[in-house]
Amino acid sequence: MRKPTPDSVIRDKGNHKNKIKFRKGLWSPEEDEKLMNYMLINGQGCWSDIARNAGLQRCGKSCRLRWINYLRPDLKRGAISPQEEELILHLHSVLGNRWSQIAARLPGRTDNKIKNFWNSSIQKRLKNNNLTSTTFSPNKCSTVSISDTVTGGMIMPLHDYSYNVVNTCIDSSSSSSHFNPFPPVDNSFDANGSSVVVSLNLPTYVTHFGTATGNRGGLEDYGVTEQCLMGFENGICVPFEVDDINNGVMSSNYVFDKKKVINNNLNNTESMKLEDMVGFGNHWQGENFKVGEFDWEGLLANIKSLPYLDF
DNA sequence: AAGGTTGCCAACCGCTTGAAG
DNA sequence: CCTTCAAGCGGTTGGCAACCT
Repeated sequence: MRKPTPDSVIRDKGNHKNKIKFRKGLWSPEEDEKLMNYMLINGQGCWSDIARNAGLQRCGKSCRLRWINYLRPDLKRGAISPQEEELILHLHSVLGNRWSQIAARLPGRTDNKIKNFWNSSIQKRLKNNNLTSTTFSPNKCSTVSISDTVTGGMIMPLHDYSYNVVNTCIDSSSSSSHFNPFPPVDNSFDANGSSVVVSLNLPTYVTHFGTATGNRGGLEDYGVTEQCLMGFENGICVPFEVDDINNGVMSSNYVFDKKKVINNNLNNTESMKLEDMVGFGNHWQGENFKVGEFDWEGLLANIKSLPYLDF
């Protein structure tokens, strides 16, 4: 840890009218304590007021950053876990450099932390190995190809798993390790005359779905493998579009549990078994699914419902 | 042991957005 | 509308420690 900036480094903010001098540089333990105490007692408010009232010679912006990135009680210290790392990879492939949105799905982690982690650790490995990731662009397909040797054991091996729902659905014999999160809109596929598209293509989550029912003849028959990556024992939420047998379109967010699907829009108060929802067993050959269109805005809206995971 | 290099990460900077007046 | 200000965000910088030569 760096030493706090000496008082002598207090600099003029540049506001020559008011000549307000704000301290810059590293925070001292005393400053931390002041801000922490003030925040715990008074809670969040206007940051420039907080800076003033807490007796800090810092600008509000600096206080806000210090609180968010370091002092917040709910922050998780320590290294990024492999599970978190994989989730970051996933989310980055979908969201690109939207660090705050990625951070919002990793409880206790800040956008700064994730950004730093990405820029140092992951990008280095992406560079040095076969792990390639193209930053997502809404109108382009991004591609991530992953091999299990590239991460020095830090990232779970992925190529064993069918990482591309659409590709593998098109050709279930494919052993491709390519992950294409955003296939072309018309990249539908046909499974015995029916079509399936998972509107947000996060195959890891969907793979969980594959064996959720324990039914052979579930989604894995469309090329979705049965692996449950990342150890999401308690299910995970993914936007999912289903046109059920009664032609009632279900387009919502569901938590995929091992045994059931929970409608996340109902605050988990209402749940149904996967079979109930999509007609597994009786209608498993995809007849109840419909092709969804890629909608970036919708995706962003939907992805807000991704889970806040606590590893 | 000393100097150089590298990696990590806290903090800053500048830009955008949205609300308020 | 226009201006001002606070908040939020992503990119970048720079200090420190660890590692290497």
